[in-house]
Amino acid sequence: MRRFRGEAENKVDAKGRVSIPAPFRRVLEEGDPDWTAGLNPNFVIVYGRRNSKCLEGYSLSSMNDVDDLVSRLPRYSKEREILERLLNSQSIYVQVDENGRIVIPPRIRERAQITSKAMFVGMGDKFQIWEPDSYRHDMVAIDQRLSENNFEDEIYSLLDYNESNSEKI
Amino acid sequence: MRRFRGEAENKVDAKGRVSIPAPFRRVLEEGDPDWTAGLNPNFVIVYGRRNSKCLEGYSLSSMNDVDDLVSRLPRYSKEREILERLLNSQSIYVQVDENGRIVIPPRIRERAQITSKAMFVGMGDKFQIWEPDSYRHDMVAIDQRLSENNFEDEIYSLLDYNESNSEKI
DNA sequence: TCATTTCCCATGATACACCATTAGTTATCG
DNA sequence: CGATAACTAATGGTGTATCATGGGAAATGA
Repeated sequence: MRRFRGEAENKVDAKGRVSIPAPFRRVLEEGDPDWTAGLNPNFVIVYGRRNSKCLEGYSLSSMNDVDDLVSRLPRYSKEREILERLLNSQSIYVQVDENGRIVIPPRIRERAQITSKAMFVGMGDKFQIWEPDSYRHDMVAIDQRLSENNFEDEIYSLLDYNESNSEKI
Repeated sequence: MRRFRGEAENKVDAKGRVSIPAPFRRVLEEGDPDWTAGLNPNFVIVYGRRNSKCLEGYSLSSMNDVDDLVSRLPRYSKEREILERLLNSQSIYVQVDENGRIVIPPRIRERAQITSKAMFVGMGDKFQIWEPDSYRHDMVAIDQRLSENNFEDEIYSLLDYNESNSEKI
């Protein structure tokens, strides 16, 4: 399964329309079971994450994967109910139009404080939509963490460590 | 699995096109699950490493290996989130064209300060793309380190150490 | 009705597919 | 065995499809 990769900063017009970056569309198409050549893919935007100011886009198939994970939690457990709430009530089904654009409703745009520009960020099985400056701040924070006492080397070496010691989580 | 070996300095034209060295293409083909004779391989370029000024090319299968390693880190851990960000947002899916070339987008070329030439450097399961002068500087720096109090011998002796002590290197 | 949303068409820039050339290497054949 | 043909690799150039974006007409709905 292809992954969402890369960054793209696109304009949001007065009607709330934004182009989905073409490479992301390819991934969405692949993840939409109903999609065939000539059609436009549909997908899901989740806006429920509280501690990061961005929206998250899931292809239909990867949204299914997440739903499956949730359904493995005990029925009626507090955790499951909250996740169900965040993932289901705080999300919308989105249709890509003929020109590769979507419309983000005002209420949801406000969530991420998106006004005139949107930064699309690949995250593998999902992508994020940020207000560009917020994203850059977030990225600077990551850079700073990485530059602190060889944190980058440390992080990369975690890979080797885990390679030999743990199973897949 | 065949490995990326050797160096090659190729021209980058005004449109950002560069030839992938033919031997590297052979490795990329082998690492692309969808590739068959007659087709051109696809792969991934990662530009997220902070403390080295080069781009890194991964075959699809070795990129998968890296993704798998990351997914063994605890979900939502700081380390994992940072790695996911670096590996996914700071990377692009690349398609080799009929003539064995790729296009490196301007933004990414700037990362490595590549203008008119690119140095391809084999690194086993991945390869690096350098601005040729930067690469030569890096190589000189390595030579100097190696000449300091038998560092070279020390380094090679690490191999013996690991051979006897760990399972996987 | 008036505002908002949805659909359709237009456009400039860019990216991509396609064709051409050169040089070096290997293969073929008289 | 030497000459030439066939191939592959790297590189240059060109036309066309695609992408991101803007604007307006039709449809919707409060």
